[in-house]
Amino acid sequence: MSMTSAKAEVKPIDPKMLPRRFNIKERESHWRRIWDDLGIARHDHSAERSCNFVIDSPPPTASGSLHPGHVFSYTHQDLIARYRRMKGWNVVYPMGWDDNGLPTERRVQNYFNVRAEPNVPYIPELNVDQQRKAAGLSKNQTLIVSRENFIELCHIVTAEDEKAYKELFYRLGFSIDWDEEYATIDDRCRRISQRSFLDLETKGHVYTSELPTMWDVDFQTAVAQAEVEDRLTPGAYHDIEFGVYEAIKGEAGMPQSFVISTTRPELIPACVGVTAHPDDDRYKSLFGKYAVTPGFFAKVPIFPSEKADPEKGTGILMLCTFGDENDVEWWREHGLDLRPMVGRDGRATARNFVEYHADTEGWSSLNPEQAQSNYDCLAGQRLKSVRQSIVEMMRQPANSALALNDSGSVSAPLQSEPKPIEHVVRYYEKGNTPIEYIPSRQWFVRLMDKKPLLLQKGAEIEWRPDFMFKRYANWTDGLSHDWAISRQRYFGVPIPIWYPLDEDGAIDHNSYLVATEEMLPVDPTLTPPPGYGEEQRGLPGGFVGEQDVFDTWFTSSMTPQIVARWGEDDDRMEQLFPMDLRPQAHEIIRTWAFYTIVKSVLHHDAVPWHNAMISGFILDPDRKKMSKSRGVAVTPMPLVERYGADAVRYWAANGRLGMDMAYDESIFTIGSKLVTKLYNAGKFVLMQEAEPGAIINELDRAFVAELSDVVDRATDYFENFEFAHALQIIEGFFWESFADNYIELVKRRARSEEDYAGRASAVATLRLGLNVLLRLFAPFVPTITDEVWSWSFAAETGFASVHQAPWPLTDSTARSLSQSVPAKSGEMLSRYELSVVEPPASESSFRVACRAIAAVRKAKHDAQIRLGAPLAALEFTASAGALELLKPVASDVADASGAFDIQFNPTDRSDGMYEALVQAVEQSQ
RNA sequence: GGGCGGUUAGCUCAGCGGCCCAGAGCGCUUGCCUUACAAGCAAGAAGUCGGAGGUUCGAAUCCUCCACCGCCCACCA
Repeated sequence: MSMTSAKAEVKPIDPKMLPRRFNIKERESHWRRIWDDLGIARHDHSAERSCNFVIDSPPPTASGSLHPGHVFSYTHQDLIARYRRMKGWNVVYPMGWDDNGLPTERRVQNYFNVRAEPNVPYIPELNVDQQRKAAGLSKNQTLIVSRENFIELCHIVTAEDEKAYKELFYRLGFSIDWDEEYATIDDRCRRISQRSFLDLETKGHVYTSELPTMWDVDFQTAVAQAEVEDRLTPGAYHDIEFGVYEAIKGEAGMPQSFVISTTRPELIPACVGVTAHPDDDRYKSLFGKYAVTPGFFAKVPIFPSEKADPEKGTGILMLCTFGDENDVEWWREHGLDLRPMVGRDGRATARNFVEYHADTEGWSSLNPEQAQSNYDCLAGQRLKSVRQSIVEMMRQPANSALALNDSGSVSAPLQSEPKPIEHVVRYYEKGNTPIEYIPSRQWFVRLMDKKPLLLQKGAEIEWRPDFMFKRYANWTDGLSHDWAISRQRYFGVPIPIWYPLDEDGAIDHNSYLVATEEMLPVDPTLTPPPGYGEEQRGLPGGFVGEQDVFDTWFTSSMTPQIVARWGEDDDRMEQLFPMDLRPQAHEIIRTWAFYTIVKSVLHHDAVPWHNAMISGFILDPDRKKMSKSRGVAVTPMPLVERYGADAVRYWAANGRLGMDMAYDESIFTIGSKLVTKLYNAGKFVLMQEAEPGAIINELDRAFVAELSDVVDRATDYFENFEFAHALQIIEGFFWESFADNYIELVKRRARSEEDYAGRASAVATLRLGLNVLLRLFAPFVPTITDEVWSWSFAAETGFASVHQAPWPLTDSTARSLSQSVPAKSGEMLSRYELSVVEPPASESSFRVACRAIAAVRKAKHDAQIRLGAPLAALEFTASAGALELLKPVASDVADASGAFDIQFNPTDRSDGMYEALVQAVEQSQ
């Protein structure tokens, strides 16, 4: 029989060689080294696509701070990676760093006191301090450097952060293939990012246009819809009187004025129209007429609009260039004038007012002198002080629109004191000043026409949990803008575009020049376009390079293509793309997941991955999202120091997919206890001195049947990425069935001097149980499982690490799984195959034994007999059927009870329960 | 205002393709240092399963409505 064909000798471990208590922290570094040496995380680069399981792991922002949320979701990935590896998949688990973007830019600026600007020459091997001296700058003065140099400095700074992340990930035992490390600012990523643009341009998916764009005045850059968030902000309604032009001119039967209510009085100079609801009787007579603005005396049209809400404010409102998104639409629909007063820096720009004539556009006024003198006080001011100044102006009767008509005295335009309110205002997610809509030239990816396609492709992905698809669909459905991809920042991946200059030196934006594939990565501010020489830069008839960089999501949306070397290694692309799994958190479905899908659909007409696994958040104990800004975030490394990596992983593995989890430190303690228990149970099992033999006893076979069932269920859960459920049943079985019951039931038989066959069966079953449980636990608590595995199983099975051993398989899981991947060879494991064990005579034997022994414990407790005390007599009362079921395992129950034999007392009870009657051995004096 | 989750023992959470007296861990009570484990073992107390209706022989589980908590989106005069 195959049971005896193990190739390595089975020797009991010597308990004295093991410390009484397991110090996981000391052993962690040992096992991390072993894993490195064994290369457990490396993958076979030549494997067929069908054998690969490719994970599109999220590159963390290298300048962010570590957070329990990182540990949480990255552990989830590793659980799947380790499971799949044991299942025989060639797991490709790369890691990258996202160092594009504002956080890094700010860090580098502060750290070196430098700023990047375009058209600054690149200095090889730049030494910032020396260069500052050479430029005659003091320590406190900012050194201007080229973008290339800035990128180099960025590498220096992010290297530190990456080290901290890497240290933590390594410590936690994440089986990342570090050979696949990348950074979104490295040459390859910039190349692929720019290649993406080239491809989109060729396919006609990108365009450049000068449009009112959402703009952050502090960072002075365009921002995309996905980067904008709403915040409740204090503001105030200002009721301000506008004049009616026709009435002022003397037309009869016309109201002299009306009152608008605005939260943005600072934009009165930029007012280009007035509107009210078409059915609003209060204002019907004004439609088609003109209004006159107070203070600046602009003549602007009054028109009806369905979008005006009669209930809001006074029901009639002013439109400006541009107060909000509605203003943009009204401006477009009604062909209104453009009076942009807000500059890119958030200050009022200087303007010249001209006398109004029938066909003047822009900054015309019915009283240009007064308008100009009022406006001159505002130019150069930030909007906040512009508001104050204008409110003051509105207190002066002389600024009333009605003052144009000098018939009698007029009152101030401001009708009453401002009424404070809280209202919702748009902000750039990283900014502190509200978004402005500023006309500027930007690059866009056309998305508005692709909603149905994106929804259809999104539905092809298996979202886990499935309701997360709705978040994606919701966002896609609600898109209202094309994707603005250009950013007016210095640090990032440059847009590989140049613009020709005409004979007058004017930029021709429409005949832009695109980089060629061979040039990538390219910085158009340093390299001339094809067909031009660098000496033509900036000259009439020459060219200028695009100065903008891409939105960081433009690059990080390419992680699958970056890992698969799109456009650079077709074989690799074939092997790795589309990927199998995208693990991420739900907060970035609308950004990272969305944009990655966009890119994949536009470039390859394919989904980027087949599965999206969405982890939840870590919440504070008070159920708010834990964040550093709220001052309550815990740094992960001390947790690892304190509880050990396995315990921290255990904590993370408890979080079900998509479910937010309140931060609860007691879970770490439970993880530590599990580690200790595995250590002790392993020690006990492997200390048994008897030779293992054939598994023949009913109890043993019944236990193996139960174990097989657990393997089936855990496997099923893992196949559906539900690692938390898998852990739950594995842990429950280990603790209750294996440690507390099975071990107790066979403890004596395993050392029996009479029943040699039973002893061999018990020892074999104990070893089988431990072996299988170690493999089931391996993804969760990789350190302790490998430690225990190493004591005996490593040599015996030939698998040096449990992480290289195959996932335990039963007949039914082998049948039910549809994967094409062959199970790992189990030759060396024949002793530990579940399928070689004969099924028990009765499926319930193990549970019957457990129930019986529980009845004995209760009886002993009630009779105040010590649990370990021997019994003079033991009698079970139960139904005849239940007693029949008990008989095949009665000797083990008797052994565990400390009784020599068992009396059976049948009754007519029908609940299958056992009642034990115990009699203590007489105490000898 | 729209969408999506959640609401089960003091705490953290399972169970939710209907019937198994409603489960686990922590905490609590009681008893045990039983040669794997006191970071352990055993026994125990503890819940009107958010509320109200409905479907059904039967609902924590399915349907409707409501309440509260959280997230996403919209609202921005």
